[in-house]
Amino acid sequence: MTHTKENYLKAIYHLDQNQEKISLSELGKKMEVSMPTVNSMVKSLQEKDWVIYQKYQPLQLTTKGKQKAALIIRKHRLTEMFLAQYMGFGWEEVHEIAEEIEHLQVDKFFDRMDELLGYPAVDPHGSPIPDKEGVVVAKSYVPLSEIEVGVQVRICSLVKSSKELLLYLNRKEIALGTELKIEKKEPFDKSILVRYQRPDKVMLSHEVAQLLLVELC
Amino acid sequence: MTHTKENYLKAIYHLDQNQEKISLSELGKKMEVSMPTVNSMVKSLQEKDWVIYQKYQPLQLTTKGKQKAALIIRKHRLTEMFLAQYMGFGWEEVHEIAEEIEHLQVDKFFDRMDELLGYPAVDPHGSPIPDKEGVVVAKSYVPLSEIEVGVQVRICSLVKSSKELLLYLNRKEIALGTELKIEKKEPFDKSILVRYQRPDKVMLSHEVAQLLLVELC
DNA sequence: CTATAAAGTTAGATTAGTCTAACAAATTTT
DNA sequence: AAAATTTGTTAGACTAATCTAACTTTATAG
Repeated sequence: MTHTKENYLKAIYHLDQNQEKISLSELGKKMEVSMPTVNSMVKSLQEKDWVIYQKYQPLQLTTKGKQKAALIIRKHRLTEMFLAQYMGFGWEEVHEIAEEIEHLQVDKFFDRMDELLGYPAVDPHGSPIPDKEGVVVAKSYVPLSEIEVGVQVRICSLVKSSKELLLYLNRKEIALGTELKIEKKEPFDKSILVRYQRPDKVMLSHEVAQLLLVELC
Repeated sequence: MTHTKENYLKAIYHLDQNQEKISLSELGKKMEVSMPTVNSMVKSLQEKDWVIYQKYQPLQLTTKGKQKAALIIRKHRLTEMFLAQYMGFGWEEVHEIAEEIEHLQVDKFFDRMDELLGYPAVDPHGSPIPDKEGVVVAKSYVPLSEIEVGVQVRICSLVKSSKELLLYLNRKEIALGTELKIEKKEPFDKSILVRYQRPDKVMLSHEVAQLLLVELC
């Protein structure tokens, strides 16, 4: 198993989460390689029994492939948590560093992180950390955009966390665990007005509200 | 710069510390590759201006190559220190893990380690950590085997630290910083009797005593 | 329902790192 | 100094991951 193949597997896994049908061109875009490269890589992943692929048909992950991918994601998210909790990195910095560290083969290192962190269930963006068997236990949260006026909720996760979003939330002093109350919803642009541990009410766009996953509290 | 080339450079650097003349066959042995592989790799290192090599002549590191190597060793030793100080790994475990981590490209990570550790000068085996410019400031210690009877010394470093040696020292409760007094030297086998923070006197073989680097105290 | 566009495939080349087999040069042994 | 050994070199091949160019299949848009 090479770093490269690990990255393909991870990419396929993430595409798999969002849609069912995975095309080679999408994978190529995600991996930033040409079509012939994807094509030959997919063949070689198939030989390892991580994907199922037939000419001109959509790509599928095998159970084995899903597990393999989940174990890489486990390393990634444990690392992110460690970087945030033990090394003082911000949640907007950890992804990039974890992208490199996730490929280390030395299990001891990740096991120790896990232990030091007290076996965390989620990473600094609220995404679930798969267990050592590659099983993911994900809670189902609701986008903030779907909550009614007057309801009190807690931010638990993010749909996807770009650096830009994370820096924006930093500026607004919104973090995982922040509890907020919907004060008003603007029908025209679907923006919402919320109140939390700050003197003033804050306006959040529909775009942002769709990305914040919350639970009632 | 690939991981592979980094490892060659490191190997050459270490050979360079012990002898002046570096042969391709030695390098091959150290890297566990065949002669033709070494041969072609050396040519490609030469193109990058990290070594000087002429057919049938001994291999030499350039200044640039030495610096490059020292920066990798910096990452290695900083990592070892971090693993020991922050993650609770034993000094016999850190080398193996650091061998993988030293190749990460993300400087932030090493800079943060350095900061958290308070800019350490040595790793958990007493080896000096090169600075960010690749400059090594090494103190010159003396092997314990050369110390006279009655003298009090402090263990500061190891000539080379195999896992076996480190586990042996663990059993004898000898660590960096341990202060000991030479009670007796046996002329026949050059073994020495020492006393330190333990009730009984301890016998150390000449072999071990040669590997322990000390300073007077 | 054909024509164009998009997606996928094949063929062939390249680079990095490795190997074995065969040979050549240098060194050591007798 | 000749023979034997070690060390180094060359040639040629292989795998992984990538590419471009040319072609084919499938999907889409009139």
